[in-house]
Amino acid sequence: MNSAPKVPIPTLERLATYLRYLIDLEASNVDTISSTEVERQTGINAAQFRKDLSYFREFGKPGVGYNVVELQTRIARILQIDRDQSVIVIGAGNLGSALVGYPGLGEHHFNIVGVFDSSPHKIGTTIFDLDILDVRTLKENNALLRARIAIIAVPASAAQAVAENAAAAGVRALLNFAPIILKVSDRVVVRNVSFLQELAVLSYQIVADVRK
Amino acid sequence: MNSAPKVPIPTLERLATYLRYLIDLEASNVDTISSTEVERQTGINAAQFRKDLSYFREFGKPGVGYNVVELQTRIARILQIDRDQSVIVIGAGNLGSALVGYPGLGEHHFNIVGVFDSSPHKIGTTIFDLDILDVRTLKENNALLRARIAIIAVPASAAQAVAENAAAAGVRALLNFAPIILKVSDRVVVRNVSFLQELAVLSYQIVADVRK
DNA sequence: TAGATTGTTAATCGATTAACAATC
DNA sequence: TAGATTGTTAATCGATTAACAATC
Repeated sequence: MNSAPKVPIPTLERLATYLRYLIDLEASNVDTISSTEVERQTGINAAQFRKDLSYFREFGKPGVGYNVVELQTRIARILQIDRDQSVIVIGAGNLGSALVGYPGLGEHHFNIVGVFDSSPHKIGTTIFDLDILDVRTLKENNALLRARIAIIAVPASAAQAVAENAAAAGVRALLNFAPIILKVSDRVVVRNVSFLQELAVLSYQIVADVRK
Repeated sequence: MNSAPKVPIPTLERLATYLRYLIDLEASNVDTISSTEVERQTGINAAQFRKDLSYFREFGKPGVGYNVVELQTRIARILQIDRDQSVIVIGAGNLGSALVGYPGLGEHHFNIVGVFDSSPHKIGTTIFDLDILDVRTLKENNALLRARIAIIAVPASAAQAVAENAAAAGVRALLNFAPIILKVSDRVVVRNVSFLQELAVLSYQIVADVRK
C-alpha cells in the first residue's frame, strides 16, 4: 500500500518557493506560466520545476503551460497549507516574540495559538494579544490547543527538555531555533534554523570567493 | 593557481555544527574525540565527518583521534570566525530587533555595528544601544562601518532595493529573511532563511509520515 | 607490538539536468 | 496543422558512505 514515491526534501522546499511566486503572479493577473518562464524569473531550472511537480501527478497542459491559480491551489494542498494549522511558540524572548508577530504566518494558515515561557516575569503577560503561558503546563494546554507544530525559541540549555515535553504533548513537528542537535523520537520531524550557521557559511564564502 | 578544491556547501554547514559541538566538549573538559564518537553524539556519519575535514588538510592522529581545542581553533579559522566581523542589520522591526539582540552573535565574533530602517518613527531611536540609522544613508555609513555582511530583515517589497543598496555599499554577503528571491551580482553571496518555507516542509512531513 | 583510528580512494546513493516522445 | 511545452526516462553530476592501507 505504500506506493507513495518518496519526495526529496529539496523538492518540498522549492514547492514552497513556487507557491510564493505563484501568489505574486496571481496578484499581477498572470493566468498561465510555462516552466521556461519560471526558470527565467526564479533561476530554478525548468526541468527541475517539472520534475518537482511530477511527484504529484499532472498539473500542466503540453503546449500551453500551467494555470497559475490551479497550480497554486494544488501546491497549497500538497503542503497542507490550504487549511488552518495550529502552531505554538515556546520561548517568549526577543526571537520568540518576533515570530509570534511575524506577518506572513496567518496568511499562510499558520495560526499561533499559544506562547509559552518559563520566566515568572513573562507568564501572565501578553504579546500580540496572546497570554504567555507557563511552559510547565505545556501538556495540559496543548491537550486543548491541539497544535501539532511547535517553534522552539528557547536557549540551547533548555531546548532538549522542551522538545521532549512538546513531543509528549502531542506535537509532531519542531522548528528549532536553538543551536543544538535535538534528539527526538522518529515520530517527530525536526527542522533547524541556525543564524550562526548561516553567518558562518557566508563568512567562509566571502573569502573563498576571492580565491577564484 | 586555483588549486583550492571546491568545498560542498553541506560540508560548510556541518563545519559550523562541529564547531558548536566542540565548544561544548571543551566546556566539559574532553580533550580528544574520535570520529566514531562524533557520530554517536551528533548523528553525523563518521566517514562524513572525516571527509568534511579532509578538504582542509590533516587534523587528527590515526589511532588517537582529534584534539578538541585544536580542531575547534582550526575550524573557527577556516570559517573566518576566529576574528571579529562587522555585520549590519537592515530593518528594525520585530525580527530585525530580535537579531540585533541575539545573544550568540558576539560570542562568535559577529558584531552588529549598525542598524538601518526607513521609518521616521524609528530612525534616531536606539535598540540594544545602537542608533537606528536612515536606510537611505546606508552607503555613506557603511563607508565608515565597513561591514561586509548584511542581514536583510525588511518586508519582501523592499528587499530587492535594499540588497542592491547594500551591494553598492560594499557588502559582500547577504543573509536574507525576506520571502523573495534576490537578484544580485555574482560578487555577492546570499543565503535565505524562510520561516514559512520551514513550516511548510514540516506541514507536509507530518502527513507524509502517517502514510508510511 | 597490537589495537585503534585516521585520511583517502572507490562504491553507492540520490538529486539535478538534458533529451525527447506525447500531446495540447 | 505547426509550434510550444509538458511529463518522464535516461544521463550526468555531486554528495554520502564504505572500505582499507597508512600510521600513531
